[in-house]
Amino acid sequence: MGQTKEKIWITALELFAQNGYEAVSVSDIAGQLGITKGALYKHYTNKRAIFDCIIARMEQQDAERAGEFTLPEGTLAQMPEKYCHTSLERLTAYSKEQFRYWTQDPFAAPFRRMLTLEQYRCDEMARLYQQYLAAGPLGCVTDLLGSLGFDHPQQRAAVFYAPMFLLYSVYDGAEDKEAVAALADDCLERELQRLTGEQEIERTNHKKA
Amino acid sequence: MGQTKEKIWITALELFAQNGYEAVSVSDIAGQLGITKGALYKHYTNKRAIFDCIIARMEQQDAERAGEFTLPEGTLAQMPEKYCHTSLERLTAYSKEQFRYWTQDPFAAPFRRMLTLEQYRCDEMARLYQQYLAAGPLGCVTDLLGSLGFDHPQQRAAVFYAPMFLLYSVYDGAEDKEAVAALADDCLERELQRLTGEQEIERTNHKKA
DNA sequence: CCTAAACGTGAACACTTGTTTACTTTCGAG
DNA sequence: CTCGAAAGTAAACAAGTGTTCACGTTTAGG
Repeated sequence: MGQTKEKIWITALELFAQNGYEAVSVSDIAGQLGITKGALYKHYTNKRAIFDCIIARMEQQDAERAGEFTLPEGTLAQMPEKYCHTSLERLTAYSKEQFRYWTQDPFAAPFRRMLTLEQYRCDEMARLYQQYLAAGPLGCVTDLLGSLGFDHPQQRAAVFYAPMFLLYSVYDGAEDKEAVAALADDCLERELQRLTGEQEIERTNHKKA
Repeated sequence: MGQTKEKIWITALELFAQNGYEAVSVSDIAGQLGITKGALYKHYTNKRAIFDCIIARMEQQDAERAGEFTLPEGTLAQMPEKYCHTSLERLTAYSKEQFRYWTQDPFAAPFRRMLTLEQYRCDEMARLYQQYLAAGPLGCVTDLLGSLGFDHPQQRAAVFYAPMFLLYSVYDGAEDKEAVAALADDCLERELQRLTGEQEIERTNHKKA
């Protein structure tokens, strides 16, 4: 069965997410699964291979999720009047979903923690961390706000995305995790209203000129 | 001389901040300093003792810095009219300084990275990480905004503090680090103006009622 | 039923880990 | 100058590392 192979990287991920790759031994992983470490090498050639498998799994899942989000974009893009409005609402909804994803998804949550622990080890991990969690999402929001005509899109994007990023960490250490998730939603909602409000002002100013 | 003892934990911190405590060997630390690992044990009883020394050093420095900030508070607190205004300005200035501190200070910057890597290892590290970087600062800002009469102080605090927290990570991976620092300042400045503006509205609304 | 592949075991491998020990060097105070 | 403590060295230590290998066990299909 390929079931064991799957169980191996899942438990490995859990351990990597808590202690970091180097601090977890092959014996630890095997022990957690109730098998000997020799058996592990029937499924993976290396300890590194388990790690690589996890990374690959995320890259695959990320590609799938990206497809889901960008695909139904065709439904809007007409209606230039309300384009911005719905676009910001879509961003907000997507962001809420992303927060749930990175904090609660049984794969994404430990993956985020693992990446957090590995980000300074090598350039490749730094790149992935930035791409998935820091500069990447920030840049996406910046681009979107910029294309919607907002001034200072970087600042606005930072203010919009940063609460999510902060609350990932707060969530990890919080007792009442659901309260943190609710706070994240509230922050996103508040910022959505600010942005739509300011967009209205921009629009009316444009009409005057 | 106690100079060697100091150089040991400084280089150890640098290594811990990059690879994590467990992934750094005593030989690594000694090698980096050009001495044998045996010599290391003339200065520290343990590998752990080096780590503990670093933590203690930060706790001490943190106490000193906290004293600096809270001490000249006495100068304001009269002038109830402009109390809020100056208080928010002081928060902003202090926050800017904190950003420089956690990103550029030769001790605080690697310490932050080290804590980031150790946060999931044990409760103690989780506590320190939250206290110094996540829930701690967030709670402080929340309390301040709450005591100034703002509604939804948690959301406002998250929106105010989160950009700093996000930009710590962006800073770490950025090529143009000074641009990130400038962006952090801009975000803080923008949020300061929002808060003072909304406070004005609150005030006039109060006068009407 | 037999076979062959897949899965798992446990001992061995060379190497690294943190720590200790016996011995040498360095060096400042009396 | 001398002496003794402080600082550093090199080797040894048991324990743990990732990896391999020869050997059982399970299991599914011809």
